Amino acid sequence: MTKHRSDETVTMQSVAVAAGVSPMTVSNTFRYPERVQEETRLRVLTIAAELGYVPNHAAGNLASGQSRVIGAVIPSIKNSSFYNYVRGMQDAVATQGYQLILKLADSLAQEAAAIRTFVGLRVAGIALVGDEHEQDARMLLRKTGVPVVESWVHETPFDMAVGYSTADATRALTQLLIDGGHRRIGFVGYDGDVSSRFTERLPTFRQTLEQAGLESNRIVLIDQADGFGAGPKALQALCTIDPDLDAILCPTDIVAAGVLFECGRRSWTVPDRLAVAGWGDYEIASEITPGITTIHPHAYDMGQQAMSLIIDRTTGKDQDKTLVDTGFHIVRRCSA
Amino acid sequence: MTKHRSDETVTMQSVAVAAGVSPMTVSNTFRYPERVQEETRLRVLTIAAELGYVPNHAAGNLASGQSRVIGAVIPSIKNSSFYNYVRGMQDAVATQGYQLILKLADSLAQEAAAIRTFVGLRVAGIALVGDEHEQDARMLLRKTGVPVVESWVHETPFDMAVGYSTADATRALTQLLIDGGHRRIGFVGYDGDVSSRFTERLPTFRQTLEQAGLESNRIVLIDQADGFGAGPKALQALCTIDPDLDAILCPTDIVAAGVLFECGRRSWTVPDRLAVAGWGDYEIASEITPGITTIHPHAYDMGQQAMSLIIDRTTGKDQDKTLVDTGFHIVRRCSA
DNA sequence: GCGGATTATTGTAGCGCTACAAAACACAAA
DNA sequence: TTTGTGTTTTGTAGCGCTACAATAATCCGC
Repeated sequence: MTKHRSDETVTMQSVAVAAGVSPMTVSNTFRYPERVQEETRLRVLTIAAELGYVPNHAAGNLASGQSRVIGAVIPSIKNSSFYNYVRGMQDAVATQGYQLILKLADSLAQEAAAIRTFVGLRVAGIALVGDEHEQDARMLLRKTGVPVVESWVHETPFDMAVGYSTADATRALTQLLIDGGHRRIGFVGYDGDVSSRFTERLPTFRQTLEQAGLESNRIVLIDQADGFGAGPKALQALCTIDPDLDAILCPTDIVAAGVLFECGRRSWTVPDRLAVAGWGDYEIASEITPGITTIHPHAYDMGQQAMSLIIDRTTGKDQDKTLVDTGFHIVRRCSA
Repeated sequence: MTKHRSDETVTMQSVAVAAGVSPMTVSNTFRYPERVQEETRLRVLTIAAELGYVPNHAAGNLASGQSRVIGAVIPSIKNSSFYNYVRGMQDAVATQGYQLILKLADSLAQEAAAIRTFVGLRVAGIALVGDEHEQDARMLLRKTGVPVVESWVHETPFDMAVGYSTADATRALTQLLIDGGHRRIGFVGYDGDVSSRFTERLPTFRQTLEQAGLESNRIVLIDQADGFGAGPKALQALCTIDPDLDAILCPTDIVAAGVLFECGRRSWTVPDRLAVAGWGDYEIASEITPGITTIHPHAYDMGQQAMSLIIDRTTGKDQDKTLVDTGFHIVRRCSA
């Protein structure tokens, strides 16, 4: 007894027979169309379409050792922060004939699992967010040598990286509050197992304040999972430290929006009673009243560049490009 | 010259040699651990870990014709609406040893492309959102026979489906507004290429109003891509039809939040001047003031059930289960 | 009309893994 | 010791595709 699958399976072989050519010609039609004469190519494509043939990526991957699928690990889709990033990635791979697949990971352990899956799939490259990864995952990536690009990372990449300087952005935003005449500025950060793109902000915040001769003790750390709800909590905690707090720097626009909601409940005017700064330029930042002053991180660009780095690496050009700075800009709205 | 890849590639063969067993024993260790004696299994696992071996999914897929990867197509990650859905899917597959990969698709064409990719990958099953798909994609799915589950779909599934009754939910929400004493109720819908889970609502809305002896002409259609910004636009348009509008039914909580922002700008009190109802129970619905009265769709459940349907199908049990109703409930907050 | 260069097509030999059946082994009963 | 039963391990033969080299077909100038 043979091991043939259901005879209805459409394989390259069956397309080849139906089109009266060899399997290799079918293969070339899909992978290197220019190698096949137009007439032949059209015939093959027609037959393939009729039969509903879809090349078996697993077999192709196995035979060639190559893949046109890139895997990206995304921390969360809870908020819109990664929307533009993913859109940039999708658009970039689409124009190059690659495919993007996503895995969500809320923790480093989940990220490591996602990386294992992608490695098992033998993807062409892996895009990660941030520069903190499990040791096992790092070793696996090193050993297999898959191209890896980290996003939201600005220096000393594991392999390649694309991002902007969190420190520069923090400094600019803090300075903006100082220049606005605020003196009692509070900082909201995340605690727990959190990416360095958040933890890096606090030292810069402190330093900027101290250089301006201001106190930098108005600091509170909250749980990353809280979303909007973190705003009221953080404001409450900061008011315990200083009831006369006059400005607040939030880790995301979502937290900032939460703070604005709470200001509404307290009948505090923004920015007169309290100036509020966010981060990320989420959609809500421009829609809420007052609009949130925030950091716009060029996430779409980041996604595009991340994919370009991987694709250029696999196609052999720009082997040495390893770090791309996509910059940021401050969006000045009414909240600060 | 042979076609061997870099000799550093860790294959099942190399693990087998290092562990002093046959390749099949290594294979069994990973796929059917209970078939291998504990001592042998441990030795193989240790060696595999040392070598950093990750089974080549492509090869396994090719040889067995089976896959433990399930593909899901998500319309968008712009808002949090699919967060719980994806979380439910992830949690469900994790406990069964499967893997979930995602593709984003903002249009039917992109969905079709995503389906092609998944079919090319020979995934174990495909999860889609909604019941509208390109004809080519439908044919491809039929021909290949992959298990397909549609979510947010309540009847006549393509293959399997999990969802809740949009009509029931619309009726309940509309009735709530009527019972609240509102008589001049407006409806905001989406126009253009939009899933039936939105378009189905309008007829039910109309019917419910007419049964209560009310006018049902306060209707406006907006662009789905607008997000928060759609709220102000829709309110503006409805006020042109009826300046004394006293309630509004929004397609999502995002639009409802946009309406609330606009009410704030106009100094309209909610719900006295205008009652606002949303849909989806997004995070913002509970955090904004006033809280948004909305439909909670049990998305987490939906995700879990969707994966269960696929996994049960591939493992051969519950072949006949084809439609799961996960229900909904109304979350009553202050906005209506 | 013919060598030589170019273009188009085709066998061959695996890629790394698994289904299946056969074989080896362990151990209790006869 | 032999037989039978159950458990553990191992060859064999592909899965569907592609790299590579070889062959076949076509074209050009002289």
